Order: sequence, then structure tokens, then C-alpha cells
Amino acid sequence: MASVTEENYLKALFILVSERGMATISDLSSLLKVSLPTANSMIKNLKKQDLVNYEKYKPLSLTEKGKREAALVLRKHRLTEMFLVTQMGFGWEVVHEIAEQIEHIDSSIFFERMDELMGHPTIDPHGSPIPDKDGRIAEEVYEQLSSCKVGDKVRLIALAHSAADFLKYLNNRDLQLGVEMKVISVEPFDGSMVVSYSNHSSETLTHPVCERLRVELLEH
Amino acid sequence: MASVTEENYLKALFILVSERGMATISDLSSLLKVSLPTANSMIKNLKKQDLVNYEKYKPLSLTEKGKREAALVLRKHRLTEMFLVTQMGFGWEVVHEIAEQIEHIDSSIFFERMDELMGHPTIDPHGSPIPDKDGRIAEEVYEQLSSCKVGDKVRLIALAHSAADFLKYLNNRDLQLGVEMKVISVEPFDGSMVVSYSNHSSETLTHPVCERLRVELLEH
DNA sequence: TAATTTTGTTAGAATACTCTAACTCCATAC
DNA sequence: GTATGGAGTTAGAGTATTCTAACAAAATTA
Repeated sequence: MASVTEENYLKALFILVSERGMATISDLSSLLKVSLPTANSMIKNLKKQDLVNYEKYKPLSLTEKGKREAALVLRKHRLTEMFLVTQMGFGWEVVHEIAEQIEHIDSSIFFERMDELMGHPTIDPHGSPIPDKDGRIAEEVYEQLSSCKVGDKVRLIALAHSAADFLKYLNNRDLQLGVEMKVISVEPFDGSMVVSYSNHSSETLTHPVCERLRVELLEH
Repeated sequence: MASVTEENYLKALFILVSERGMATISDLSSLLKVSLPTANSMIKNLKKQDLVNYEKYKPLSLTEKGKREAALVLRKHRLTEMFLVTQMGFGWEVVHEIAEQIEHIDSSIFFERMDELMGHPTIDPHGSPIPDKDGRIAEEVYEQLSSCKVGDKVRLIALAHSAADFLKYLNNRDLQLGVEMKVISVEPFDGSMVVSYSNHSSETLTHPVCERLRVELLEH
């Protein structure tokens, strides 16, 4: 079985590829905060195990085997996050850190019991899909809030990132998954948006925020 | 902070010393299933960090600092075992394996929340005391069943070991913590005992089993 | 296209943990 | 009291993961 380090590389690769369509060694190196040669040699190692496709100077991808391994780690991560929120009462802004560690626990009964206790959830507390036991994962087909137009009514479905700072920012504005929002105006210069929702009649969100909010279009 | 490996050495040392009064490098080596030279060099490393007292060819002990570190790992282990049993519905025979991994998670809020959700338990599912946040641990003052005499009435309070095989053996005989037992007879030859409890009127327990059952004397 | 910057690679080394082989110390048995 | 066996030690090496330094390839910019 893959080591903790290897699992982290596979997971990072999986996330990079699903977010940007591709990944390079320097993407990995900066995401995992290791030097370029370190990432380089780990990639060679993973290639040898038939977990990544790799040719010198070419972009990286996961093999089927690698995808499956990565998705199973992601499954453990997201089940854990959901467990921490729904069963242990943690806020969504703290669970990522803990789940980063628990995702490497090697115990199928532990995660199966979590899954069972929660009634087999399909998304984590940030709206990301939880892969199934075979490593299959639902496509994320949501739009970014930043691509919406003035007048659009949308529902907040998921977040593209789950850094604590970002989640606290949302907490401070009462922005939770499921909230229905209306786009009041869009600033062409910097892409910031003014939106209304619940009892917030006019909240300004900067472009980096709007990019990370994934929404379902209700009407426009 | 101590690495996972270091934590395992400290915990092993703590348990050996509290069970046998002392520990040697070969005790450690066999408990942790590493070679003697491996244990030897790790002990030198721990001595350098002022976690163990060690002089060449002499028995080992933990420094105050080492005891505290070890007790905090044990706290995480035992809180986890209790959580797995009381909050997640696992049997006491499977929790040790999972707790062996979770005890190394570095997150005080995680374990504090466990503790809180369970109402600050003082013992784990096998009757062993849970050290407090400062690493203080209650003395275990119980007797071994093996030291009891014919006619003694006792209550099962704790187990000296928690290997799955042993716990399944107890499960098969409906032996749980709290059960009141009476010593019917003792076989001088091999130290095995016949006891009665609940709806078991005559159950034979071998000496290794009786040694591992910790009891409180009710009357004799 | 030539120059520059970014990205990727190789070489060589450090740290943590592990091992086997070979030797030494020490307690105990005769 | 010496021989012997178990316990402890040292030396030397291997694996996994990481780094820096130096160089090469590819992409971008001028």
C-alpha cells in the first residue's frame, strides 16, 4: 500500500487534475511545499508503481490505478470532514486540518462505520462529492458565482477551496451551503459582485471569493 | 514534538515500566518488534532528548518529561478506544488497532471534543485509567483474579491486556467489565480456576486468563 | 530568432529509521 | 572462579524522503 507521503502526492495530483485539467511537477511541488527535485523523484517512484503517467518534460496524469488510490484517500478525507461536522459538532473551518491526518488511517471498518452512522452522505461539509468505496466520484457540474450575470438567482452548492480563512470569511457573512443569492451588480473593473441573500440585502464579494463559490442557477 | 516512532517507544516504555516495574532494551525490542540494535539506537536518541534515563548496560526508565509525553499518548489512545466503543458502536475487541493509529493524530481540539462528548470518562473500555490533560494517571490498585482464593466473590474491573483474541475469548463467555464472579475452585497444578457468574454456573479459566483479569474483592 | 525566464533534471548529500554481522559485557551455572 | 548464554553494543549498510547546487530543456518575451 502507498505510504502517507505517496498518498499525499496522489491526492494532490488528483485535485490538481480535476481543478485545472492538468498538473505539472512544479504545481505539485508548490502545493505540497516540497522542492522541485523532491517532487520529481517522487513522480519517478510513482511511475514505477504504475500510479502516474509521466514522460520527461511532459505534464502529469494519474493512471486508472492511481486515480482509484487517490479517490479512496479523498473518500476518507471527506467522510472524516463530514463526520467531524455532523457527529462531533466541529465548524467547517476547522475540519480540514484534522481530516488531513485521519485520511491516512488504515482501517476500512472505521470509515465504513462513519459512512453508516451518517447514512452514506454524498457530499462533504464544503459541498464536494464523496467518492464511493470503489473510488468512483460524481462530476462537479456547478457554475462559479463569478460567471453569473446581474439579476441571476442562484443557490450556493459548494466551495472550490476549504482553507480556514476563507471559511471564516463566509461564516462572518452568514454564507452557508444552500443559501439562495441574487446578483445585484457586477463591477467590470475587478470582477467583484454585490449580492443579496437571507437578511443581507447588499454584500460585496471580491472576485477571488466569487470564483470559489459554486452555485446552481435558479433563474435569470 | 516526538515523531510517531518516538511516541511508540515512549508508550511502550511507559507500559512496560508500569506493568513490570522496569524495562530493558530487549523488552522494548520484542514489544515493538524491532531488532535490538534498533531499540538501542532509539534509546540513545531519546536519552539525548532527556526523555529516558539510560546508562550503558543498565535498565531503562522514563524521565518526568518522558512520562508526561507517554501519558499524553496513552490518553489519546484510551480516549479514542472509549469513543470508538461508546460513540461509534465498535466492540472492545477491535478498537485497539484503530486507536494505535489515531493516538498519533496531532490535534488537541479533536481529543478534547471526544472527551467532552463522552463526559470526561476516567477509564477506557478495558478498564484502564485515562490520563488527564496534564499526563497524570490514576494508580491501578486492583488484584489479579489469579491471586484470589476459593470462595472469594469479586467484581471484574479491568483487563491487563487488550489483544483481540483475548477479548473475543471473553466475549464468547459473556465476561464483561462489572460482572460479579465467585471462585468455585482452583487447580493447584496449573493455576486454572473454575468460576461462576451471571448465568454461567461453572466456567473454567486458565491461569494466563486469570492473571489478566483485574478484580475488586467483594467478600471472602 | 535570440535572450531570458521558468520548469525540469541530475548529482550528491542529510536525516530518520531500520537491518545484519560481529563483538563485548554480565549474570548465572557448574 | 571460570565458562557460557543472553543481553547489550558498535560498525556498517539500506530505504524513504528530503534538501541544495548545477545544469538542461522548454516556453515566453523582446
